[in-house]
Amino acid sequence: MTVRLRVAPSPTGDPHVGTAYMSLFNLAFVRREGGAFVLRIEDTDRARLNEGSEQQIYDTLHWLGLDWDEGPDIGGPFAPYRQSERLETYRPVVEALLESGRAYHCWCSPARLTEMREAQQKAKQPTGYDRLCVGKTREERAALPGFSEQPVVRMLIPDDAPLSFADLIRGEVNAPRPDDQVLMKTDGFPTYHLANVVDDHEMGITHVVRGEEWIASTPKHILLYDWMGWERPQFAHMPLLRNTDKSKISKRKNPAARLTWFVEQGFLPEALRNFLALMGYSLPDGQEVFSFEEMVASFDWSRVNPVGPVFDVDKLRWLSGHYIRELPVEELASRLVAFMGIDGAAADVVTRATPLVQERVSTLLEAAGMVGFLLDDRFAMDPEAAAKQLGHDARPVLEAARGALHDLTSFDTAAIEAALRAALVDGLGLKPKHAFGPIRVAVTGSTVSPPLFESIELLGRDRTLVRLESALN
RNA sequence: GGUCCCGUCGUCUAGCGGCCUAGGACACCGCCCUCUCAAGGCGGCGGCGCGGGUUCAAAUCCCGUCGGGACUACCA
Repeated sequence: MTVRLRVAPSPTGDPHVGTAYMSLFNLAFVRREGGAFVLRIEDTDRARLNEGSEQQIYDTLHWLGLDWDEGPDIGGPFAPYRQSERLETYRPVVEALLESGRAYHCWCSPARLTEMREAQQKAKQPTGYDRLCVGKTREERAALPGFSEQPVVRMLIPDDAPLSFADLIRGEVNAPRPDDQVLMKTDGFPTYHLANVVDDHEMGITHVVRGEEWIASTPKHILLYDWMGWERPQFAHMPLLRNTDKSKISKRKNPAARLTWFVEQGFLPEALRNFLALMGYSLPDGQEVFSFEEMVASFDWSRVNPVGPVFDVDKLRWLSGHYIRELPVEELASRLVAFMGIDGAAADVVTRATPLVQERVSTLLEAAGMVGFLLDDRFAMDPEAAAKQLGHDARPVLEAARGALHDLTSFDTAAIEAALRAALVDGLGLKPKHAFGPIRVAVTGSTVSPPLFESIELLGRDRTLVRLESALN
């Protein structure tokens, strides 16, 4: 039987890093087994729906190279892949469940439910629906307080509901006894639990790979499969990515929870993909830098660590730097130019400067910052650097440099270095460190820059002299 | 509060009864290289939460305890 897996994000805002994490592991297994990977949009929460979010999901996942075989944007044999377009699929299931007495209507108002829950919490009782509506007709229920016109449909959880299941990562897992879960909301939309199970079945999903946060609701899902006489999929509950304080990674506490953040920061997608794979997973030979193909080649659920890993941006940064250094320089240059959104002469000079920054940066954002001085509209004098290096002591140094560069016949790196060394180190008797510090700040605006002589060559004589001049004033 | 999941250096991890005086990576510290910053090389710091068992032998198995996390919505 061919394997079919899916990832099912909700378009409720910036795409979440967890979506990419789940996609990666889904895909690793699919590619190893030779099946299909489905992207399904779970847009049943109409209140939290976010315009543009769906497109961002496509963009960021593609950016990461995590591509799907079927989805709302490309179609497939089980279209539509957007739950809001599948409402007719869920209704008959609800009817059947109502018919067989597995589900019931509930007219309790949100206010009553809240009140009930608060009372339970206050009394330190487990929270859960008290089944006031069970076995009652609409008329009988209407006579009681806390009635609302439009009912929801709830599951009637039996006492002997199965609470344990086999998990590919964790082995035999126990889960809490479920509450009478709402399946159909008053707005006619299904809840996650219903839609998810129905769609997974309809779409022939064989393995449900999702976050650990779903363990508690798995018994509800199993019940639905069993009630409908559908074959259960296999489950794999991945560990949750964590903030530094060990809580579930969140956009509020952690910028890295937003997938677009990595794009903005100029991380290389291959680095993020590798890093995400390292979260809870390791190759048998202990190798830490590896491609997706290498991950696929040896992929095994038993190698997934159930412990929730803390998302350590420092290590990602290192990996990103590593991948930057491994890139062919022309490739890095074109990515950098695209990242900076430049073309023409600016793109040319940045391309020529790329070899100078390749081993000095770990993200495209850093690279952009380091070559920015070559573009007049991005050049900026760092006030702290100026205060440190361009004081009165610097005047003779700057003047000597200006003189040395002014009449150079060939303005290339070797000649520039020779002239500057002759004028400053030999001429003024300065140590190289002290000689070149002020020049660097004057020319690049910063105490940190690509190698100085190469930088000056790229900047060109005229602009170099202008900057030395303005540093003197 | 209840239920469930989890517990090896600061972080990511290897380890699945003897190969462990616990290995690697990131971070950090020191040295070398050096026009700054990096990169690179070398070295260092640092961990099996705790307590009982089982066993000739436990990071590895069992129990307890403590700790962390998730869930406990007409959100997903």
